[in-house]
Parts: sequence; structure tokens; C-alpha cells
Amino acid sequence: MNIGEAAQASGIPAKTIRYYEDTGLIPAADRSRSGYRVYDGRDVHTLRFIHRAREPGSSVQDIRKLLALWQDRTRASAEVKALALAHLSELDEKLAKLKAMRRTLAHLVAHCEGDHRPDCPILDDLAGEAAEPLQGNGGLRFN
Amino acid sequence: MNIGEAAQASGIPAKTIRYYEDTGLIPAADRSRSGYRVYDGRDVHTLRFIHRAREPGSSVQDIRKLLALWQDRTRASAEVKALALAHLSELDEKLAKLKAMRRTLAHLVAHCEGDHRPDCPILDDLAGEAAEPLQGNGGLRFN
DNA sequence: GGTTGACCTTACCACCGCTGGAACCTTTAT
DNA sequence: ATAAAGGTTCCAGCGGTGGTAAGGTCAACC
Repeated sequence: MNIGEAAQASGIPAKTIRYYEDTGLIPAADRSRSGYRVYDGRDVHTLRFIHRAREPGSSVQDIRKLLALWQDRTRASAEVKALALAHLSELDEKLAKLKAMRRTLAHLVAHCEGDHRPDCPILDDLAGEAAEPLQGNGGLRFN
Repeated sequence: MNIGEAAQASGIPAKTIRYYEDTGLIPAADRSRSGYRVYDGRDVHTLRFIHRAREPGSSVQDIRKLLALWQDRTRASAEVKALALAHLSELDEKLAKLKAMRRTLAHLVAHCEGDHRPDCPILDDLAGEAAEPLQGNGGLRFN
């Protein structure tokens, strides 16, 4: 299959696939006699792996590691597990932040009239509190 | 207060604050006689607003809009509410994806022996399933 | 066989949201 | 007076992606 089909099947744009190849994240694809990149099911599998692991906000470096481990079956599972656990805790952090944000936003939407008056309190409240407790700040507003 | 202090108080690096000023996200700060940027409580307030709204993966364009609305009290709250709602649904999407990822990873970690054997199934499983149902894929593994 | 149109190739340049560095100036502490 | 800590500007780069250009290749149709 050509790159377009592989892109469709994996969810990664053709451009990005070439980029991944350039930067060594994936090995160079085989070429047809005419120079077209040729992919098979295994390649798509790998691309999907990447696509899956690449949720927005995560570094490609992590995926590179994950991928390397995945492809090197001689490694001890302990290493893999440790990596996965690290990834997991990062994920949890991100989740917590997003949840806090979501909660605040939902709360504020609920308190916004949504009419023509200019005094919707949403953004004032949104501005008032910080997500991370780096500095102690006054009254936390989201329950 | 100088930029460093404002950075500390807002959680945004000084460098990034300058960048925000350059790109017009925030207005140019007042300057001291010697050219230092000077910030007050209100500025920090704004910066915290930005820091708070800027969770990883969200476009700065959204924040620009939010900020513009926040600072223009003459707008109808309906507009603000609509924007907040849109932001909320985006957030929910992101949350769902992260949760799915988290669930899968947790499941796999639980099934990994974590010893010296090279057959930890984590990554194979991780590679096996796609997050988005773009193409029908075989047996979905995460419950 | 010839032509069309979709797809592929490389190569470059630009963007976004930062981040780091260089070179220099100002404030503060000793 | 001097050193350190902070500020200033500007320039360059990153990852990841989109756009463009100039061209080669493939399948289908007349």
C-alpha cells in the first residue's frame, strides 16, 4: 500500500509519516521500483501505535522510547513496566488539571445567564483562581 | 514589580510573558525609567487568567478570544457563555481520550509481571487498539 | 497510443508557542 | 568599586504541521 492509504489507515497524515521517517522515529519504508514508499500491515500497526500514544501534549521523545522498547523484545519487562508507569502518572497529572478546568468552567457556565447583559461572571471567576497551588491564593472557588 | 516577580506570581516564565507581549496577547507593559517592564496586581491577575486557561493542547487563539471577551465588558454574556460552552466540550473530548489511554495503560501495567522476562505484553496490547473508531478494528481490549 | 487526473516524490519556506543563548544595561549588595 | 542578579533586545532553533512548487508515476478512459 502507498503512503496515502497508510495515512488513512493509521490516522497519521502522509506528511507527518514522512516527517517521522526523516527524523528516525520510524525506519525508512521500502520503496517500489518507481520510488513510492510501500507499507504493509505491520507498518500500519506501528503507525497506529504511534498515533495512539501521541495524545496531544505528550512529547515525541516518550513515544520514541516506548517504540524502541516495543520493538526490542529482548528487554526485560520491568523496564517496560517502569516506563508505562511513568507515562501513567503523567497522564494522571494531566487528567487532574483538565478535570479542575472542566469543573470550574462548568460551574461558571451554570451561573451565566446567557442573555444580552454584559455582566456574565464567567471570565472574572475564571481569572480569579489558579489551578496549581503554587502560590497560596485566596478563596478557591471551584468546589 | 519587575517581570521576574510577575512571572513567579503568575506561573508564566518571564520569557513567555515577553513573548505574549510581542504577539499582542497582552498589552505592552509600562516601563520604568530605565526600561524595565513594570507590572501590578491587575497584570498578574491577567497573567494568571492566561496561565489557567492555557492547558497543554489548547490553542492560544482560544485564549486570545477569551481574554478579549474578558476585557471587553460591553459584550453580551451570551457570547461569553457560548465560548465557554465550546471550550467545555473540547475539554470533554480531551478528557475522554486521556481517560481511555489511561485505562488501557493501567490495565496493561496490571498484567505485566515486571520481572526480567522479555515478554511483557504491555506494548503489544497498546499497539493493538486504536483510540478513535475511524476504521473498524478488531477486538477492542479496554473495557 | 495519448491524455487526464489522482497520487506520489523531493525540497523548501512559514507558522505556532515557546525556549535558549548572546550581548549588553541596571539595580542591589557587599 | 565590584560582583551578582536581574533586566533588555535580537536571533535561532525545536517539533509538528500545512503550504507550495516542480516534477515522476499510475490507472482509467477515448
